[in-house]
Parts: sequence; structure tokens; C-alpha cells
Amino acid sequence: MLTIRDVARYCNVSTATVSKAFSQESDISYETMERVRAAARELGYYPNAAARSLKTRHACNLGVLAQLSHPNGIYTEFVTRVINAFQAEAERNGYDITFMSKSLSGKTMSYEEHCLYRNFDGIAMICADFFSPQILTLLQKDFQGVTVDYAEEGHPSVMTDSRQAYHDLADFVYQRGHRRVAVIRDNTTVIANVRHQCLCEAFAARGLEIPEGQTVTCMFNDMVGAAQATRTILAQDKLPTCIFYPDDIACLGGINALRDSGYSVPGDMSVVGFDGIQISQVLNPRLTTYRQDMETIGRNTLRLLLNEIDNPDTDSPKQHQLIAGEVLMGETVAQL
Amino acid sequence: MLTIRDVARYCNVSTATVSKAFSQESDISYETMERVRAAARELGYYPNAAARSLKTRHACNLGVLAQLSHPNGIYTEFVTRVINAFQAEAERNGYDITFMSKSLSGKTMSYEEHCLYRNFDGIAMICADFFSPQILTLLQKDFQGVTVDYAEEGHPSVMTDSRQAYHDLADFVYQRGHRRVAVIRDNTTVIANVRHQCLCEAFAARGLEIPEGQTVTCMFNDMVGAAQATRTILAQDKLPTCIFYPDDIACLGGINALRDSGYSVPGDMSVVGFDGIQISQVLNPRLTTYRQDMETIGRNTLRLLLNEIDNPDTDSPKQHQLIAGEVLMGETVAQL
DNA sequence: GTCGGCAACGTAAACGATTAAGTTCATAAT
DNA sequence: ATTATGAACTTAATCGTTTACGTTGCCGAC
Repeated sequence: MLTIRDVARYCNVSTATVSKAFSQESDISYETMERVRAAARELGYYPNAAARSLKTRHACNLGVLAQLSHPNGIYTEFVTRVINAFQAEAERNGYDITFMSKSLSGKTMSYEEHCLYRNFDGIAMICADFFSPQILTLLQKDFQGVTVDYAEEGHPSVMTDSRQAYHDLADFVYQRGHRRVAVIRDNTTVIANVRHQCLCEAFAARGLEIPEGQTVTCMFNDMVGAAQATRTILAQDKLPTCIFYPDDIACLGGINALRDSGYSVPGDMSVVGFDGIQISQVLNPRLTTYRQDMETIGRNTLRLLLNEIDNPDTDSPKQHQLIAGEVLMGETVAQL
Repeated sequence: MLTIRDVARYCNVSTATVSKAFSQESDISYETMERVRAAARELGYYPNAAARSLKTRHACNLGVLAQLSHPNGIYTEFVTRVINAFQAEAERNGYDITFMSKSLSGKTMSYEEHCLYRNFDGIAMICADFFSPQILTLLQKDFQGVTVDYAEEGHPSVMTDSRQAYHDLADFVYQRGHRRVAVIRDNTTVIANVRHQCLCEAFAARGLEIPEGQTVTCMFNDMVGAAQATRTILAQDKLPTCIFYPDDIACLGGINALRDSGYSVPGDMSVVGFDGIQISQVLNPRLTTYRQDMETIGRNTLRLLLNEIDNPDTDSPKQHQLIAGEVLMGETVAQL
């Protein structure tokens, strides 16, 4: 392995000069810089990240806490696409991203320990509910961090504007004549609570309330659970005309359950999803749902994170970004 | 920031002892180890990854080269799930994984440079075609690496057994009476060539060959391209009874195009996908496709990589694992 | 001619850990 | 009693950079 010293010797300069040729533009003449870089290329020298970050205390490395797939095994398009956009933007800004593991070299390590260990410049958490509460305190104290779908005082967050989303969806459904809606919702995450709140408010503003017993829970992205929940709703005496699902995958599970029970969609029952996953618009019928702008969410998460990293001391209140999406009208809500 | 020295002073031992308390179990008594660890916990000390990997030259960190989403913007479930399984298994074995970016700290860096820079213990490449050819030579020379969906002499690879897959699919389609099939295939990747080869061989073994003009190309996961390709096939004078698509997403695009052209599926035209994405079995009709065992692929990729890392010197021929999947019969292939 | 200023480069001390080699000391073997 | 052994600990060099600070030499101002 070649070191900065080899290059220095080869060029008849000091190690400091070689270092400067790679990491700063001042205090070195253009010619020398070019000469050193050419020599490095020729010799096959590469700087060493470990040595560099040991000295500089930052690693050009962002930690990511996320589960690409749901506990039930369903991978989630939302998380994937947010991370993908986050990564692409990180790449554009010169950062790597690393997925944190709980155990390192055989020794179990908490996420908190892990962050400190790896010296991340910052961390992003997608759907923070999955992770230990300590990580959130860590975020506030020691680390620059941004959360997605989870807002915490003291650090920025990014998520879809739930109020707007359910205002628009409720509007759409109401306009089509629906007056009795049922809701299937997740009850394991904060974001699900927020959304449900917004949904209820949106309908309340139109003089409707979700009747008792017409709210059933199932986890995000759980097709089986959604089917089950759908049957629960169908078993009630007063049927709704439209069912809201926590996400598109659940909605698909619901559609299947409805069909199996002899209900056509949207003939006998309307359904509304959430997320706007790509496939939702090539199905037959196309899903009525709300498209989250996952790319913007991912990109902005990175930008906020970089902003935190670059100005760590500002005591200005942290931004909580609400990202606009759009209603995908689809074909699963009937005109009554 | 606390260092090993602080802990040493606190415990009245040398730094070497503290180090041993964390990284090795020999050369230190059990009592001392416990005492040091307790002190570290009490003081809030954490080891520093940069310092450690500077000295030990390995980082407990694996590089991943992959594109979570396709150039056309479609995220691919295959890549996501493979990486997810890879990451989960890495976590179980004490490794982090980091997504490589091309540019670091503003300076553009090739993937090769990046690997050297970060000191990865090994790297995994999913669908290597996307990346520069140099990375492949790097793989062979300096780095332990495993590829998915791409086999290279000199290092292990993992992929679905295409021969088996198309043998089984051809068998299924042939049994149902199909004698004229058309193929829509990707032509930008190595794996697509392999699969097409296997498909042709499987049908040749049954006395069928894919007629000239009945093979049209479209990129993986490209719904629009697949629709286009489908129309191209429909424009031929002798129609096939069944169309093979490169993947499930393309297949969906094809189904839409067929419907738009007045062909019912599978009434007027049968279609076959590939991948077995999770949604494929909740559609109406359920897709006839081949389920790739993405979890096993991801898991085994990591295991092979660890094997390479642990026994780097063995000149034994590298394993090229072919992973079995299964035909998902679905409902899109008619019985003729 | 002297001096200040500055660009460009060198010196050398860190950064926080690991580890080969050396030390100590109790115990076992002879 | 002497020596060998080995467990447990320490010493100190080292990993490859960065960077504060020191040095050099040139140029222009006075």
C-alpha cells in the first residue's frame, strides 16, 4: 500500500504538500498540485479514509437507519425510493451512506453506540418508529439528524403533508357523493396517527364523522391484515360506501377480500389507498390514492441534513418540511 | 471525546489492556476485562472506528454497488430485496454495508478509487452491468467481491438458475398447448443474454424455435417499452399464443397494451413474466411468472463474500451459485 | 538598503487505536 | 533451590493523514 510519504519522496516534496494537493487548494501552487496529483495517479496512490477521518473527525459518511422491508417481509417501495433519492443526492454532494447494523464484529452494539463508533457526519432515519427511543435522544444531543415520517423537536424532519393529503382525498371522495366511509389504519406508528387525525378532521370539516366500529387497524403494507380488516368492516350492519386503506398494498389486499366476498370495486364498494406506488396506476382498475413525492422527500432529507452539518450551531428552530403530493384519481372510487 | 487513554487512566491499567478488553479475549483476565468495560460504560467511552481500522486495515464494512432504481426511474424490487437480505445477513455477522458514491468531498472518484479509499473488506455488486468495467478488474485483483446476476472468472457469483427457470417455464407453457411464442427481452445486460439463451434452448429441446421477428427488445422494468414491444409483436402477421416478458413489471405494461389493443389476457393472448414480485400474486389475473428467491440470493451473496474475506488465499475455483426459484402458475397462461 | 508581507513549502506533533515485544510474578517442574 | 512456563500486564512503535506553526525567498515600498 502506498502512502502519502511515497508520493512525497517521489515528488521531492513534503508529506504536507502532498496532503494539501489532495485536500485543500490554498497554500500550494497550482503547478505543484498538478505535479503531485499526476505522480499519485502514476504511482497508483489513493488517500486512506480511515487515516483521514481519524484526523479530521468527519468521515464523509452518513448513517441511515431504515428497514428496507417490513417486519412481515413485504419490502416497501416508499422506503426504497426515499433512500434511493437520498443516496443519489448524497452522491452528488460527496457523501457515502451506510446502513447501520446493530452488531459489529460479533459484539452487539446499539444504534447509538454505532453512530458514535462510526463517526457519522449525520444520520437519517426513515420511519423512526422501528428504532429504539434512545436513538432519538442521541439525535438531539450529539448528532445531526433528520427524520422522515416522524417529527421530533430539535431536529428537522420531512414528510408528506398529511393534512393537505387527506383534505384533497376527502374532498375527492365527498364530491363523488360518499357520505359513509370506513377507515383501515395502522396503529403502530406515529405517522399513522397523524394521518388518521388529518383524515378525521378533513371529514369533520364536511360534517362527517367516522362512525364507531368503522375504524379497524392493520399494519402498513400488510395485505393479509388488510383483507382481514376488510372482512371485519363488511360484517358490520351499516356498510360504508368507501374504505380508506393505510397504503396501496393494503388496499390491494382489501380489493382481493372484497372480490372474494362478492363485492365489485368500485361498483359495490369504493376504496382509497395511500402512497401512489408505481404499480398502482397500471392496475385494473387503477387505484385511487395519494402519491407521495418520495423523490423530493429523499432529496430534501439529505439537503436538510447537510444544512445541519454545515451550520451545527444555529439555534434557529428546525425545519419541519411538509411535502406536497397529489391525488391520483384512479378508478376505485365510484360516482354515487 | 473520550479515548482509550482516559479509560486506562481511570482503571489504572495501560491502554493496551483497555484495547484488549474490547477487541480480544486472550491476554487479559476476565476480571480486568469486566472492570474495564464497566468503567468504559460508566464514562461513556466508545471505540473509534477510524482509528481501529487505520491500524487493523479492515473496517467491518462492505461496499455495495447497486442501483436501487432503474435508469428510467422504476425502482426494482429485485435489487431492493436482494440488498435487504444481504444487509440483514451482514448485520448478523457484524458488518455494516455502505453504498458507494462516485464523488466524495466534491472530488469525483471512480468506484475503484472509492473501494481503495474506504478500505472495504469486500464488495458486492448487484447487476454489475451498470458499472464501469474497471471495477470488475479491481474485483479480481485487489478486492474480495461477489457479483449478483453477473458471473466473472476469479470470484464468486450468485444468481437464479436460468436454465432451470426457463426449462420449467417452457415446460409449463408447452404443456398448456402453446406452440408459437414470442419473446420480449432486455438486450442491455449480460443476465438478459443468459436468460434468452436458456429460453431458446428450452424451447428448442421441445422442437420449437422462436421465429425471426418474434423477438423484440425492451429494457428491464420498462413498462412503456414493453407496451411498445408488445404492439410490435401484434403487428406481425403470424401471432404467437404466448409472450414472454423480461420481468413482471414489463409484463404488466404488456398486459395493458394487450387490453388496449382489444386482446384479453389470457383469453386472446397468454403472457409470462419473470421475478415473481410480491404484487404479482395479488393481481387479477395473477401473473404466470418465475419467482426468484431474492432472499436466498442476498443471503448467500453475503456468505460467499465472508468466505472470501476469511480465506482470501485459497486458489480453489470460485463458486458460482445458481439459486432455484419456482414457477408461479398464476392465471395468465391459457390452456389451449 | 532594509523591512514587511506573503506565497509556497517543510517540520513535526497529533488523531485513537492495535500489537509485537518486553516485563513481572506466581506456580510447576526438575 | 533453581529454572522453566505461562498468564497478565506494560511499553512504545506504528497505522496514514492533517495542520498549526515555522521557514524560506522573493518582491515591492519606503
